[in-house]
Amino acid sequence: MNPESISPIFTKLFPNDILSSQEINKLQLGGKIISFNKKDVVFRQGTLISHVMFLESGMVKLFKEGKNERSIILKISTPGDLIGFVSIYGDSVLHDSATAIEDSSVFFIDINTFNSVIENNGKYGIYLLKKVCKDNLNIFERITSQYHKQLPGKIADIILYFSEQIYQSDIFEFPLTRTELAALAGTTKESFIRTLTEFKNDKIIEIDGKLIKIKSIDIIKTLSRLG
Amino acid sequence: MNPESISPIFTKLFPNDILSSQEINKLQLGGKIISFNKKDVVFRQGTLISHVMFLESGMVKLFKEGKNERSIILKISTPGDLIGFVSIYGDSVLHDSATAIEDSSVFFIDINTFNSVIENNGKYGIYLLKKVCKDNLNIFERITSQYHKQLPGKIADIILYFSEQIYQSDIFEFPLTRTELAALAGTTKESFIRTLTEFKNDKIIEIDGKLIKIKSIDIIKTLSRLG
DNA sequence: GTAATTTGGTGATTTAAATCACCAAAAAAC
DNA sequence: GTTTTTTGGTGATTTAAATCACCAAATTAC
Repeated sequence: MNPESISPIFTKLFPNDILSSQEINKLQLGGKIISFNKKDVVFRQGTLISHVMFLESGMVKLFKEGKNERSIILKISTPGDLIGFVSIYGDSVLHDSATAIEDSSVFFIDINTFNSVIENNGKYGIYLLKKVCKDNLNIFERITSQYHKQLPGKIADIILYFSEQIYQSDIFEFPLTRTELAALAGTTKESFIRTLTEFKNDKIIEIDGKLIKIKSIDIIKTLSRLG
Repeated sequence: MNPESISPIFTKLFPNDILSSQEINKLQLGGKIISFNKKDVVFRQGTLISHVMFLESGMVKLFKEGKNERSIILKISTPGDLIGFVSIYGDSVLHDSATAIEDSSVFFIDINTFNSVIENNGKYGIYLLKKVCKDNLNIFERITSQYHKQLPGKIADIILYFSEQIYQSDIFEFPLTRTELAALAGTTKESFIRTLTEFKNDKIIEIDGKLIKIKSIDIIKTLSRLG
């Protein structure tokens, strides 16, 4: 990895208050950045994995695919996220798939190189433990809170997810198709579209293709809360 | 903690090929075992937490509770499990509740004591990272594979869960009430009971109260697979 | 530039499962 | 030992959302 190419996002993977510059160097030189175009597969569920992966730029969707069943989108990863991490440390087999929903670059680093740094720097182990736990809490929270909600609650959750977690704005563009949004909400394309249209008719949001403008965040939050 | 009281299960928390006997001693003396009776609350969602908790004996149900909504049982923890761990390292606020479903004993140890050992022994950090990731994969796998299944698939999953994961036997007693089983399966008490009765009528299982005898594991596996 | 495919969208119909309304048996509380 | 509460269970009804069947518009491929 060329030192000039190091983006500031890497401090999320290599915090300089925890790792020495030698350790950071070892990790950076030990890994490499791979570019993915929009729609490219980053990795596939069921594959063996030996590298820690870190999203440097772009956006990636993480999803579980069943044979015939509908797939479930677990989260939309943004720069600074470790992806597939739980699988690598869990049992070296990927338990979800990832595809780029924007042109993206992923930093790959061999798990042995990674582990050798943790072995000599326990604080970094704690740092990663915290990072993984935080990420897992978020995914759990989203999926379990969605589980028993009915459509308006599920769709309100999705709008809040993009507005608050991904874009920090009340105007944004869905980076996914309606079918994918349905997979994120835990429903079908048709139901997702219908509910979104109801929201529009009720003047809660404005829709123009993938562009969403939130008109009443209060109602959306209420719908999300009441489920 | 009295050395005589150390049960072999503790090697799962303090692996003696990774930790020195001094480190094990420090951890064991730093913590203490608390006993819980059946039905006792071990911890409650929303509470601040400063201790790592390890289930030494008994059985505990971990569940997410919503105000009015139905609760979701995440997993049945058995001896050797860390409980609430993701919450402690995630943001120090418990994201689920735990109650003993059998008389249980839990080892509590201050997170600072715990962290000080990890800091000096990175291998232990890796060990914990792996343990947490494995546990998380299991919970994810269970919940996501259940998500879109219909009743027969969900109930088949629950039977397999107890038979394979918890008891390793085709005859076992549900340690939960029907309402709790429904919360584990992601359905309602009535639907759970009805489907279980259908399984009995179809001679797939025998039921006697909480006692379950699997008559055709093949059909159950097929139902689980087809969803 | 045209053909093929994917996407967004709507209406009608079906279906699975939640809800409601009970009751008997068992367990817990007094 | 009686009362109260919880649990297991069943039938009837309702309801939400999936499925089915389309079509137009937009993309993508050739």
